[in-house]
Amino acid sequence: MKGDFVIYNSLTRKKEIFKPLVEDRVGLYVCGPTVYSDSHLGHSRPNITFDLLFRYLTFLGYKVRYVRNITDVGHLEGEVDETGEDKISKKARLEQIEPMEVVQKYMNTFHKNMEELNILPPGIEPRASGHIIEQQLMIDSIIEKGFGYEQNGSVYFDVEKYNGQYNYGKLSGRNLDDIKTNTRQLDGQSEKKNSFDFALWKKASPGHIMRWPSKWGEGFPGWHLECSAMSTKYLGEIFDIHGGGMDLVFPHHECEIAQSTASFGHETVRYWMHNNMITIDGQKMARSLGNFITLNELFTGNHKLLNQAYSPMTIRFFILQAHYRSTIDFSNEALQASEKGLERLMTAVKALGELSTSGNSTIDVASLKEKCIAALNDDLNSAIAIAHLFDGVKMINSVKAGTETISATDLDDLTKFYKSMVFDILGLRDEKGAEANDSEVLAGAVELLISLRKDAKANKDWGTADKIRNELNAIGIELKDTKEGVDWKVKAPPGLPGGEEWASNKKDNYKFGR
RNA sequence: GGUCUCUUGGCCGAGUGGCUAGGCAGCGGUCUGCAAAACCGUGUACGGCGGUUCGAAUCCGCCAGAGACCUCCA
Repeated sequence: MKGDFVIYNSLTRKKEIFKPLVEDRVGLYVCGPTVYSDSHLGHSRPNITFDLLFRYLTFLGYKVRYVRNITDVGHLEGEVDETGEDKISKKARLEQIEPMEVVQKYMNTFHKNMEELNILPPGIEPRASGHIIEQQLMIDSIIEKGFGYEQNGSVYFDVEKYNGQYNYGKLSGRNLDDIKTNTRQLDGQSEKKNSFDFALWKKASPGHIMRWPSKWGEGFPGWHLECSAMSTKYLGEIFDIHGGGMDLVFPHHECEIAQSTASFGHETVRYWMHNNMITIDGQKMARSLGNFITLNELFTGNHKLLNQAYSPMTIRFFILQAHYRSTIDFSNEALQASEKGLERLMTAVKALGELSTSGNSTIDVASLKEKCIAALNDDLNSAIAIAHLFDGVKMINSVKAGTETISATDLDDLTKFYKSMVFDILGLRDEKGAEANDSEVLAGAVELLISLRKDAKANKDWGTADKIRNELNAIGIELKDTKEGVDWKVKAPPGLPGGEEWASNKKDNYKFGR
């Protein structure tokens, strides 16, 4: 029995038992990236969090329609004073390329990074620029209901009027009066009725490249609108779960609720889920703070804050070791701890295949399984689930050492469960399994040297034995003497993240191959 | 300034009233020609002050510190 799956709903601020709208099916929408620069450490959090959710829902037997958008137009900088430039247009101007080249470039990087982190692609990945019509129709509907107004070729959402009938601020816990007193009124000649009104459609200035025709003139859609339009299109007017980073709660998600409610007369989202931030030295990562690290930099170690490269799975494991609603503080020390811990877990998973069984078990496999599932059922508490997996690691090692025993049935059960938990649900993969780089020729040469070293050792010629080991190590091949024989691995093969660095005498690059 | 959140052992991080979370580091040990790895064992922490309670890291109050959102941000 898998039990009830409980998730924390940001809207009600309570944990609730998850019950899908349609039995056995789940509609999931997650805010994707605005593709105007390289994906960074921060992007890994929501994507890993909701990847875990997607994987776990699938494990529970749901058929999940997972929609994650790509924002490729409409996301402005400094929107409040209306001088903001579209992020993508700005980048296009700076790099002297087409906006859609910017989009393609960074979307490719994003996809590559997501694949590296073993994040499953969503079922549908709609782009804002491909849904201009849908967004325009939604604006029509909002205007028709009386909550939108046109001004000089732009269309704005009338927050005050909306709040008279519905509740603007219910998700973020604000009320309009507070917003009024705390929002600086613009000195300039705003075309908005109130400073807290937001754009549904923006008129394109003469130099603006990304523009589409509309009944209000040439322009482009507002940022908040795309999610409302696309989630509705693919998941319907009411759907199960909407996810995103906590920093999107206000204004982005608040505005989504307003737009959808204004348009349909009811809310569209049943459960709102928000992941917390990754911090660096206790502060949110931001370009302006100089603590900004891209995923590529992380994977190669090429950043002043990094002591070494961290593999994608180390990042993934690091994030999964904290609950998604807690902030998690980044540091080299913490990452190194995750790297070691992950290695220990993976070693135990491998050991499962080599355990010998006996008639009865002295370890409680069923209880371990229950605890792991119970942890995930409790608002996706991967930190607890992983703690239990480590308890299991101890059990596995004890069986291996002969101080505990396991029956054949239990071993089969445990093996299946670990594979399911570690690979399918937590989405970890064995990076050391990437042995493609160990070409047969290389392997043959190394094996030959190992056998020469074995002869030297047999003759107690430690000088020669150590020389072989040291010289191999110097070119990036590490030998380890174990009970079963000599183990060797390429520390970081060329062509993979980190591969270029190891040769330049960085000692702690992560270890690939074996 | 407004709204909200957080403060756990050397580091990261679970935990909402009583039962050693877990990982990493450290220390001790096993193994080993040495080394590395691996494995085993080991730590009774909860910002300060007061209160409620038989009992508080966990509830309440005050104080101190940190952070988030309010502006783009995952």
